[in-house]
Amino acid sequence: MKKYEELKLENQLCFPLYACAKEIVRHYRPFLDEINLTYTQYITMMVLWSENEINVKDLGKKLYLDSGTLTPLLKQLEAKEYITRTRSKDDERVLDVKITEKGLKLREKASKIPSKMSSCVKLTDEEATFLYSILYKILGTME
Amino acid sequence: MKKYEELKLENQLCFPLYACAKEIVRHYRPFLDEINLTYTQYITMMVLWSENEINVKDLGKKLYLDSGTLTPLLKQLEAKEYITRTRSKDDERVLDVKITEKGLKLREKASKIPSKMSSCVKLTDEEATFLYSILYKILGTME
DNA sequence: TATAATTTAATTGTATTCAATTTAATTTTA
DNA sequence: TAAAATTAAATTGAATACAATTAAATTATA
Repeated sequence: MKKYEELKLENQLCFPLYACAKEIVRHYRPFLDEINLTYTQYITMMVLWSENEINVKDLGKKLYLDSGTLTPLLKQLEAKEYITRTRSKDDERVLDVKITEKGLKLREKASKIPSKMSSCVKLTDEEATFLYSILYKILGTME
Repeated sequence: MKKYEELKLENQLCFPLYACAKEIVRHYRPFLDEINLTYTQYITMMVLWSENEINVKDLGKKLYLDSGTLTPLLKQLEAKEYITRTRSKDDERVLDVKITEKGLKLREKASKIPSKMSSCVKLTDEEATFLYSILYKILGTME
């Protein structure tokens, strides 16, 4: 076998994954700008639109982010009045994040984004399904 | 159809892509620490191990990075003496990046990384091939 | 050829990301 | 129960990333 073949960019799996993720997030930007959210704020709001309330630890597990990323991000969302941050009564270490009325209203505007984005990434249903399952397989086996 | 279904985290394709890329890059870290490179520096060196010489614009196209990211990164690699940065004689706007002897030697150490990483992401050959092709399809259609 | 337009990197500013450490609260255990 | 260990979030510090702007060089065009 040729030497160093595995060190070539075109033989990497991680690189297109990394580039793809970045490119897609970049394509979200103009749509997210319209509702004045960054991508990370957007996926955080997604969780809250589904759950209404969650603590920082569980949120971090869902989003694969730690408190170093989430703390400043949640403070920004609090400043925009989309969420509240309160210490849990049961356990003062835990910070509960709750969605506000204003945060719930934002979903209305955000609801136009997924269809706008899907026109930008063109995959067949089969491809999308396969990609989805394989990505979660990787995430699952990498814990 | 249920309302807001498309806004749920579990119905996103971008999110697992984004999370997967981050997790894999995070898993590279201990291996890259051993040769004192960050992931972005690593993929930059990959290009230079193959090409020996490339200008910033072409490098940016290959890596999907702009000069705002590359300029400081290349200065760091220059400080480590893995590359040289010189203005092109033909066109002073262009900055040529060349690998040094020391940069070439680094490849020896780096050559152990791909096999270490592959044990960390367990996919069948078919899955890997399909994933690879689909990611490049996305990258290609999103220009 | 002089001016306008374009191109290439660099710079600036904001946000992201994570490792490592710190602080405070809670739980375990000796 | 007092001390030790653990846990959760915050903080710190370094690197990443990109949009927008700037500066300098080159090319196009009037």
